[in-house]
This record gives sequence, C-alpha cells and structure tokens, in this order.
Amino acid sequence: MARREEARHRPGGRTPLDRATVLAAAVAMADAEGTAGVSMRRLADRLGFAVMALYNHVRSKDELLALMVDAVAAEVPPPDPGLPPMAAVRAHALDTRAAFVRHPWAPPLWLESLPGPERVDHMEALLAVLARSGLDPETAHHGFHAVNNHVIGYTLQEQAMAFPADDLADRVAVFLASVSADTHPLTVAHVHEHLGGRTESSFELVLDLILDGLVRRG
Amino acid sequence: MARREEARHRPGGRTPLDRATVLAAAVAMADAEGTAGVSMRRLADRLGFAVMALYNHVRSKDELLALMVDAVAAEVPPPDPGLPPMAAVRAHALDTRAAFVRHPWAPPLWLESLPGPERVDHMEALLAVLARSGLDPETAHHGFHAVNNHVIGYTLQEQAMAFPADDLADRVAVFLASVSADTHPLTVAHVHEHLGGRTESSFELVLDLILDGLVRRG
DNA sequence: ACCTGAACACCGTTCAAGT
DNA sequence: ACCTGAACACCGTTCAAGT
Repeated sequence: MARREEARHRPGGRTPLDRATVLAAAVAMADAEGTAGVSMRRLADRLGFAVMALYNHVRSKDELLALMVDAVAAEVPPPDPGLPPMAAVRAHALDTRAAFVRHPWAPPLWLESLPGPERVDHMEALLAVLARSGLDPETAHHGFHAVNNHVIGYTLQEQAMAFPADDLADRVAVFLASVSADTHPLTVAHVHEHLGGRTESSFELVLDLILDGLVRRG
Repeated sequence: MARREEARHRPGGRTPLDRATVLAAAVAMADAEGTAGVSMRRLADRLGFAVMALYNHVRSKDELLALMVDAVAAEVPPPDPGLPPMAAVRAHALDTRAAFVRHPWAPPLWLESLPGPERVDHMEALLAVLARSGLDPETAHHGFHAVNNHVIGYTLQEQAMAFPADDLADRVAVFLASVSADTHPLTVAHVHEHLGGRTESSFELVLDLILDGLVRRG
C-alpha cells in the first residue's frame, strides 16, 4: 500500500538501488527486529522495490547475511599501535564486544559464515598484536581463540535472554518460575546474582583472567 | 510415495506417535542434516504421518527445538562426586563438549532457548561443584560463565567450518583462496596451523588456563 | 484422543518480460 | 543495466472434519 515512498526521489524517478543501500537497510532491519525479521521480501518492501530487484545487487540471502557480518567487523577499530601489546589485545576485545552489543544478531552469523574481507582484517590485526606480545607462537595461537571465544561466547550468552531487548525481564521471570529453589537453590541464586547487576564487570574480569593466564604461560 | 512405511506395525495399524518418538526423530534428523534440514513437514513425512499429527505432541516448532536441546543436556553425565572439585569441573566441561560434538547443531540453540529441566540440572550440578571448590562466591559465579562460554564458544567456532562434516576441507580451501599471504600472512599461517592438527589439544589447553586462573584468584 | 486435508500467510529463488 | 510479475517449491500453523 505505502510501498515505494521512502526511496522516491523526484517526480517520476527514484534513486536506483545499490549494494550499499541494500546492506545498510538489512543491518538496520536486523538491529530493530533481529535476524529472524529480515526476509528478502520485507527488505525489498521497506526499500520500495520489488523483491527481485534485490537480486541485482546481492547473489542470495546467504550472501547478504555474510555481507552484514562483515559490516559489523568493519566497525571494530584496529588495535591501537601505541599501546603495549597485551593492553591492545584487551582494548580490541572490548571494541569487538561493543560492536556485538550494537548488533546483537551478529555473533551467531559470525560463526556460521566464512570470514569476509573485513573480518580477515580483524583476524590479521589481532594476530599481529599477539605476535609482538612476546608470547610464544603456540600460546599466541591459543590466545587468539581464547580471546575470540570469550568475546563471542559471552556476548551470545548474555544476549540470549535479552533479545528483543525489552523482554529480558519477562524471559528471566518465565525462567525463574520454572525452577524450584528447593531442588535447584544454586541456579536460582545464580540468576539473582545476575539480576543484582553482578554481571556488569564479568566480561572484563574473565577476559583478564584469560589474558593473565596467557602471559604467565609465556 | 513411500510415506508411512517406517511406522507401519501390523496390517491396518501402526504404532501411534508420541512425544518421545517425535523428539528422537527430530534429533536424528538434525544430527544427519543440521538444524536447517529439520522442518515440521519433512519430519512428519519421515515418520509416516501428516504434518499436523506432530502438533498433537508438540506445541510448536519452537517447543520442539527447545526439547531437542534439553535432550542433549540430558546426555551429559553429572559431575563425578569422587573427584576433587576442580577436576570434576574439568571432566564435566569435557563431557559437555563431547555431547556438543555428537550434536553439532546444539550449541546455537542452547544459547537461544530458555533452559529446560535437563539443562537446569546441568547448571545446578556445575554450580554445586564450583560451590564446594573453595573458590569465593564471586569467582565461582564468574567461573560458571567462563567455563560454559569456553565450551560453547570453542565448539561453535570449531564446527562453524565443519558442518556438514565432509566439506570442512572445501570450506577451508575456499577461505584460503580468498586471503592473500602477502597482505595477511598471519591469518594464512594461523589457518595452516589448524590444518597441521595443532587444534586438537587446544580446547583442553585453554580450559586449563581458565581453571588455573580461577583457582589462583581464590 | 489422535489423526487428516484444505487453507492461510508466509518464505527464497528462477525465469521471461519489460524499460 | 536495472527492474518487474508470475510462478515454483517450499515453510509453520489454524481450523473444521474425520475416526
């Protein structure tokens, strides 16, 4: 009904679609409604074009999803070369996590699609800092995974109950209602520790634990 | 065409569907073809029933998926009470990982669905071992997440390129073809370290790094 | 109680046709 | 070169009907 209005430009014309526009709209849609809300048809509709117009700029939905993750990788600034290596690793992890917090739909896709060019830059940058950190090569190899797994695992777990953002409390309440404090006291206590805000610094705390472990290992 | 044969029982009758049968078939299907291959229609077809028969035993596809993850949690044996606490934590992490390796489709769902009863038992068991480990309560809280994130994050990352299992080599080859050793030498080297099998012990190595960090923290 | 078929409101993608 | 509509082969789920 209201199709085609947003992209209309001047009477009788409209700005033609391009890859960047399609990508940006897809990211915005995922930010607002999660990955499940992004369908080629709804995306085309929102852009004011017929579905098949998208396929002039993107080979398939899978390719679009891969482009979306790569766009998130592009948002992570390169590690600060002025920092001592392990401090740069730490800051890079925080920056990566920040990008995932902005785009909570990204972590699962990050793991499912092959790295695109931006993500390869992200990899190379982290590997480079680790290489000049003084860690032995094997420890550096493991460190790469330890840091990445923590960033992704933590963010995934954290957002599991939180998307869409507004029903976090609801989902926790539903969960608590299903667990008896008599049979599962520690689980109930653990959830309450989260509700008490204890979770805030947990990401950095475990990150430091990992980084310390790497450094001590050599 | 060949519908309805598997479940046929005796002339004119067949064993009626039940929740356990639906669940087992869904798990088998996911094991064989991944989570994307599981549709209500294909599942019903394989069982030899009309689609809607499934809905007598399962409220929705979402509920079925939640049951599937919980079935994986049920496969993890409880921590060995005879072991020293941190050794039991370690063994429990390895057992959990083993279940994920058997059911590579499970980790993403684990994070997306609210814990069911089996997974709540899994949580309570790990929290109980941590509670009697001598760690202070805050460290125990973080330890719970550190261990879980490692198990899930590592397995997710590992299987990202490996499912379906047989095209691991293909996907790695495709990836390597897209990366230049001139601009991204460390990334290329990192991938080759994986191909050289360096990855095998990496899971336990990083796990120990985390466990050592927890113990040292108190 | 359990199963079924038809129908509804969706998907991604191919293809031939338009400009 | 870019866009379109119709069509194809799928989805999950509601509903009324059968036994």
